[in-house]
Amino acid sequence: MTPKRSIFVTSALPYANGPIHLGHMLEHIQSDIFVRYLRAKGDDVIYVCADDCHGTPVMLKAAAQNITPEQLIEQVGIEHKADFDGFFISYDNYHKTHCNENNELSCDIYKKLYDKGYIVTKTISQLYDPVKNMFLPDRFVKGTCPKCGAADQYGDNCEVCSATYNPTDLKDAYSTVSGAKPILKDSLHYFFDLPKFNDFLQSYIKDVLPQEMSNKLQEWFDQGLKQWDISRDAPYFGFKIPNTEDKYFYVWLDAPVGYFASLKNYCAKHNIDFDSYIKKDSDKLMYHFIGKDILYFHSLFWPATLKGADYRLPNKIFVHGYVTVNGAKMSKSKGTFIQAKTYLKHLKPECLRYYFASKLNSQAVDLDLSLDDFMAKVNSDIVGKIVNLASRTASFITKKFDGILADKALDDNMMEDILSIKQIVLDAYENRNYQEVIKQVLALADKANRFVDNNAPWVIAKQEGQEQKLQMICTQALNYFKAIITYLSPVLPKLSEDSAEFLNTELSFDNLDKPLFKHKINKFKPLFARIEKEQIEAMIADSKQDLQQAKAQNTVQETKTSEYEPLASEITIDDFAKLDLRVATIIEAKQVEGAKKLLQLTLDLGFEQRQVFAGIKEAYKDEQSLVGRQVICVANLKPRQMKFGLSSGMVMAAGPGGSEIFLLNVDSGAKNGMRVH
RNA sequence: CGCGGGGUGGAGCAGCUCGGUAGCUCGUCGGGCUCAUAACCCGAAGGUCGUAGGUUCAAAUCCUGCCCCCGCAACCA
Repeated sequence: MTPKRSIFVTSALPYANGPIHLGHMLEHIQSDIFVRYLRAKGDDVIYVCADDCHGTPVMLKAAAQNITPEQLIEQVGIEHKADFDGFFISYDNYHKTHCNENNELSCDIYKKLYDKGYIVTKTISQLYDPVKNMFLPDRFVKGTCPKCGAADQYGDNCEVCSATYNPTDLKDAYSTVSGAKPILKDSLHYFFDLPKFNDFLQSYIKDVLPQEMSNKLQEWFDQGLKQWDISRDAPYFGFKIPNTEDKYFYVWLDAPVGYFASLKNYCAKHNIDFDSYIKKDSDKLMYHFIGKDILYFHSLFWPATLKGADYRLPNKIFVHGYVTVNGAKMSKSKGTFIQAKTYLKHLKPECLRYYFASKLNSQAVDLDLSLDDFMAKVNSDIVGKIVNLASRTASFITKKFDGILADKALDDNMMEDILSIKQIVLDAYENRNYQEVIKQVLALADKANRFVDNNAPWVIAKQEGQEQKLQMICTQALNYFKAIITYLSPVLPKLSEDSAEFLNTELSFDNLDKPLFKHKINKFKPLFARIEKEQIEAMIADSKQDLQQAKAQNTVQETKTSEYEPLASEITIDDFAKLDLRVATIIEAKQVEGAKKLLQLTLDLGFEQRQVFAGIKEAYKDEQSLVGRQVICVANLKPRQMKFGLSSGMVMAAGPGGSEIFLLNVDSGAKNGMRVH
């Protein structure tokens, strides 16, 4: 055994502005598996995370909901914590960056940087919202792209032509907060003198990052590091910069300090020497798990501020890629933007833990959650191969041997089978190559199932005088099962707990070389349910709904005075092609007796005539005025039997209803039966 | 020529560091078994490893050009 290590592990802090989704879960599952492995192997680990609370978006979101930022982050914090608990993420402490510990630490770091001359001030000119009296971050300015003329583009780049520019270059710029035209205003800003750390960082990143990541960072060095703007003007939700009137720390200055704050909070509760973890020459290890999107914050700004303020530095930064679903970016309209809580409503957390593990290696490549593959893999591996091993042999032990295992296995090589992969598995965990772990363990499961098949206990069970052999076969199979579950315990904590109860023993890496003989086990109960297709479909449907709700909410927030209907979810061109719209002339219009809203129309589509009941009576009191008029008809709508007759199609009109209905016109010249494209 | 990553049988991936008969899971087809949550076991079909060239006795693996996909680009988070 390697000597015990003290390790401080973090996951990136989720922003307190929105819900946790499956993209976040990749990181938290990845780090949790690592931490569970470290603990299982006997290392001393402190594993923390926190909500990242500060910044303009949080401030504005709270304002839109008519609550204080503190209330918002409190509420979001509870939701985030629940999501992580739901996935068995075993944080020792989950804190928030808006806390005293963080304020003190951030100010301390700042003061040290200031005293050493690493802080400089400059007056800069920035877009300002004259209505809301606030400076506008890029993402809150929209306008027309100066290059291609596309409307409604964000302040930093154009999504249509992908040009990059400054927000001041936008034409017809407006503030998305108030709609006002932004003005330019000067303000004094505080900068961290990052270029002074150029040489240090260049060599430092080679130690903490894999090569492809430090290659990626090279572009910043090539361009030349710039001084980093760490201040924001009031109003801003954050910590006030010491010795200033109305300047606040930019959220990314205090966000990573939140790792320390959460640790400090934990140490205080558990009587641990916090300083020993963060002092310059600390012998404790510090590992960060992050996504590749925030690489430069963690490997440039963060180490430089720590170095400048004489704190310890991260030893390793583990970077992962993004989650895609069914081969594409998570999409709200496709229902593949799946929130953690939506997933948990329909599926077990361990399915995702297992699936992610089976595809994770130490490289920062994107990981595709292919839902068909997900279901196949979980069902086949966990249920079909692993749990099945216990399921197919336990009943013999229970029924014929009173739950007692034999005093030895059938084959002498069982322990060799089990232990031969031990070092490989442990090394794979250590290198966060979980893919390899799964591969090794599955090979063992295959071997075990083959063993059962070759020895056919169900045949032996029927033979007189073969009881001992039967018992040994099942004992061996169950010991394979025990080893497999033990190896997977960092990935599947709940299954491992349940299995331990079934086997009536403790599962630990240390017990791997201690087979269960002459041991009483409990009655087998199904340990893991298969994923059914319906569960996945329900989850997708639910995710689409989440989107609509969120969208409705946002619409209300952003345009309070607006009367516009919320935008329907996005469709593809194929979806649109399903609609068959035709030009038609109303050749007859009649009142419908007993109907409040309906008019009976006869339409000429050129190639045929149709009867349509349209709910436009209130808006067109004089129905005869409609006769002879050309309209657009939805021609391939399934005919609907109504109280007053069959309606074969729909006439298109705008407006909310009642007397506010406006039929669509066609320019003159259109012939009946023409399709609208 | 902005930077980084990727392109391997129908799907998802491994192999590439250190060239040497192309591998795994799912799916498909055929067979076996009936202990097990339609699960397990055996066998088969299916790939000129994005593309063009180069190095080599030998290239998925090394080198060069090109094509395609994804991501990133510090006063957004």
